[in-house]
Amino acid sequence: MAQAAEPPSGTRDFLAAEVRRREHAFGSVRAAFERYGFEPLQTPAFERLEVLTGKYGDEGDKLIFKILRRGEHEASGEADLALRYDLTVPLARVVATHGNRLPMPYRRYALGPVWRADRPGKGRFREFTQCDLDTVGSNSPLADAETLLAINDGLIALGVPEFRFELNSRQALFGLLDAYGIPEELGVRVLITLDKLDKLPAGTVTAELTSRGLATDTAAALVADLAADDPDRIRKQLDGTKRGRTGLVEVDRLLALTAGLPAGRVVFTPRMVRGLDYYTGPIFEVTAPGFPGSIASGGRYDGLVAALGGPDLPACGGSIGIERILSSQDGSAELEPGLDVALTVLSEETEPALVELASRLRAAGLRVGLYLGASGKIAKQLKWANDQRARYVVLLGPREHAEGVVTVRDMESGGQAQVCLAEAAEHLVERAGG
RNA sequence: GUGGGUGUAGCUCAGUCGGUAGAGCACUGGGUUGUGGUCCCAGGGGUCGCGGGUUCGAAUCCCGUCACUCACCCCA
Repeated sequence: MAQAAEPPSGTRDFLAAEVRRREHAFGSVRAAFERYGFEPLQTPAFERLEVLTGKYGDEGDKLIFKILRRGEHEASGEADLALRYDLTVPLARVVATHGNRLPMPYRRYALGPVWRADRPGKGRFREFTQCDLDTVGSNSPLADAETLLAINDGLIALGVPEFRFELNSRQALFGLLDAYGIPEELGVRVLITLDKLDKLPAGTVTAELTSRGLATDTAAALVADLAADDPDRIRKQLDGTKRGRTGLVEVDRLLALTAGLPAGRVVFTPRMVRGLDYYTGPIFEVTAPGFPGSIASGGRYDGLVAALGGPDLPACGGSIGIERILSSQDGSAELEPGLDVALTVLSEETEPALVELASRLRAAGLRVGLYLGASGKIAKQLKWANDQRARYVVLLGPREHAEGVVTVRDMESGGQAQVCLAEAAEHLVERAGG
């Protein structure tokens, strides 16, 4: 097969059945978010490059899809624009530009595609849709709690049977570094390594930590405390530092505010780290058995709006990685809606009457298809109607035409009835409508 | 970006020791007059990813290249 005919790697074409499934899923999430009073926002697919760079960490910056300068500067190979990497930074930019015209706190959701210059893999695409919601202008832990709750509702609406919020705080992570006397400059790499504890054996993680410059006994103690799966051990350590205590307060407030969720839905996970640089407070990631990586994530990012030149507003939010959910659920059971009525075209002289009938049926809300093929054979046209999963077929050939009637065939039972052409629409609406 | 695997019909894949390609599904036509699904019969469709090399001869062996894919990395 010709490779040139494939869509670019990491992107996909969606045919009818899949579009319907996706739209339905998007609608479920949108409805859940609307119930919390979030308002919709749409922003451009691309932003100025400088708006995006420096917000996602070193690794993240490499994954930004850049757009080369055009016109006389094109040959320079420089980029000045870039496709949006997520929906959060564009939101922060919107607040920076329209800040005083927005209601405060500003709570908005956005569903739309984002792009990453990533190497595609299972559950990883270069173009994918995110379902994002954020609150700008509120310091209240209630804002963080509502983010979690709305995402919780969204995931339920999507039919994810079992999932868990891993909750942590950036402040707690800093406190962890303080508690073990880990130098600030090693901090980020150490934290990223610690995040691997859920995948790699403790010994491997310890080795990686020492290779990053950590003293062997410090690394071993740190890993031992985290791998113990005993939050109290970590809590004691955090309690000994200022930032650690701040983090614990944040985590505990959120745990208390989400206590209405099923037990175990939200758990303090001290080793959980988020790669994005802009987070400052509570952070979370949602995992679910059977789904690759995380299926939702978010946190508080109080400095981001100011970093984009806007007012110094606190903010928090999260997003659902709906693609991972969609691609893990089998869509095979989905039934494509078929036609309510298929109209055969057996001779040219009946075409005006058929067009007229079709428009009356459509006006009544029915899905109506007109045979557009070249064959005048009935068998061929019935096969077409069958492929369209039509419920009823209207046959209007020379015989019917001469008598001013149409034959209505029920494709399930195979039964047929003749009705007067003038009453055909009413007859069909009555039988197929509803 | 690092390492492994795989590229044959629209789809899923066979193809032995090198001898110019097969199946199932799908598609098209037929099984008399104006009746679909099931069944039977027939048919169309392939630069064997691409380029080079070895050979009398390459889908098959070698080199390169591209694409896809798995595991890292990172992430939703």
